[in-house]
Amino acid sequence: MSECRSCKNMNCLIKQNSVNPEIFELLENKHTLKYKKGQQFIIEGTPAHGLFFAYQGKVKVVKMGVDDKEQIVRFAIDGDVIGHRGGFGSTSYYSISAETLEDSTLCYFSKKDLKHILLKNPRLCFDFMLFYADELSESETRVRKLAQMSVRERVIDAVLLVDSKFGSTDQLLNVNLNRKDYADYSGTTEEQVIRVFSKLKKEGALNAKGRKIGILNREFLETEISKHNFSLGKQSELERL
Amino acid sequence: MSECRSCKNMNCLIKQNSVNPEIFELLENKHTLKYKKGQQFIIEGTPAHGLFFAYQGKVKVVKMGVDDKEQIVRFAIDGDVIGHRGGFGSTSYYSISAETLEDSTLCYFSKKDLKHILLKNPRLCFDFMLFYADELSESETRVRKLAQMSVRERVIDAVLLVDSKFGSTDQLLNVNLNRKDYADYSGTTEEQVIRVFSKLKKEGALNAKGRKIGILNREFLETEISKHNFSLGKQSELERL
DNA sequence: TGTAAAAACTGCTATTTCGCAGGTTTTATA
DNA sequence: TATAAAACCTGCGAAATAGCAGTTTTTACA
Repeated sequence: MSECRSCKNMNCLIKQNSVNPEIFELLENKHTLKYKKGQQFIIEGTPAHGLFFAYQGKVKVVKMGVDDKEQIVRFAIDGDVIGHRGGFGSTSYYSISAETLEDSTLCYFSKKDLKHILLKNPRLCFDFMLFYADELSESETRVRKLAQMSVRERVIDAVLLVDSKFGSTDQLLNVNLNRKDYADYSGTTEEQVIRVFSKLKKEGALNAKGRKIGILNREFLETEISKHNFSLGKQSELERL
Repeated sequence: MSECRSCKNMNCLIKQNSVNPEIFELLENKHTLKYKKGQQFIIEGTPAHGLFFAYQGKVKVVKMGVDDKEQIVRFAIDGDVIGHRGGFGSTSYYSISAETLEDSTLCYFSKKDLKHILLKNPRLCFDFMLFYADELSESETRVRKLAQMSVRERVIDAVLLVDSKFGSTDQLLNVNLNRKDYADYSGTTEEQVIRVFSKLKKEGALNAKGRKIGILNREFLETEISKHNFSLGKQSELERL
């Protein structure tokens, strides 16, 4: 409850609004949970009673597919919301599964409590709305990219996303993902990811020894997919008018 | 302004809340606009000052792609919101373009007015949040489908979606879409759509003479893609426990 | 309703993506 | 650190998808 005050996750929607006395009631009913690496803490299709915020850790959010394929929908780090689709909306079942990528600590709020507070607190509710709107935007961009990019482009896009989400230290990505994870994010197979990685190694753009993966030439990778990222360029062009 | 009271679009977020006196102020500043078939009324990348509600008509919402490819993100009919991503969120540019599929009448609200009302009206704000949450869910399902379905499956999925969105009369879909539109929705090419349609005609599942497209055997089409729609089945299974 | 333009169609070939099989390397853990 | 399991890698053939070119049909609208 009180630890929200000392929390450093400034991107957390609750933290941002935690100075507001109206939500103290919500914070009282918060649960803090610790999970080991590789633990599945949300299972798709099960009844949803609440949602999670990552306090500290790394998480992958997936949707089940046919056979053993699964689709990684997003990654979550400190401050991110997880299971928000089950929190509200028309269904009361989780539409995704979530699994820790390393030992993680999560905050849990029941959707009953949360709904109660949101209806009393327009500012918090508005922030939640903006959050969903931004998530929607990202998801729609992914729809376009999956539909229009080649396998090579999608894999490169995935590597750059992982870098921007988790960051790199000493030219090594700060997260432990295997080739299947990259495939499940990119919408392709493990073998294809391996082939793209191999080629990128030969091209001097990537460093990949087992799970130790590092970006050697970011500019090259960005150029490879630049034709699909025109919207930013277009906007700044218009901005100048 | 007052016409909201006589409007029949019960799925419209504004209509649903229009009995609330607090939002009368918003309704006063509403603009009603008429567009001819094929008119582009939102252009991706331009500054966003507000959002639209379809009062009466049919609309396609697209994201620009490479070359002349574009991605149809969704369709909109009476009561649906359009341009909601530009309405709020972190960017103030429209992230999509929107074009009428037939003569249409739209309601327009400035985001300034809307934000003002939302921050005063938690119930309306909460409804907007739920709307975005549901849109996000659909978008994430599309991410999975684009990543995991074959071309044939995606085209069938598109036909079934168009049917559920626009409906059919006398076994003909109530909307005028060409093969390229189906391709832009399914993430494939015009030729592939034509080939899938040809095959489905031979299989007796589809009727397609030019733009007159009709579903002859819905069950067959649904079975063809059923393995990707397990979540509903899974859920009702769990519900029984 | 006639006519030009757009859309739909088909066969063929090229390209991309996939899946399997079998060997090698890395990783987890006792 | 030894060892088994998991993950990674590569080549090859198969399958799926895409692109082109030429023809036919449909549609828009003067």
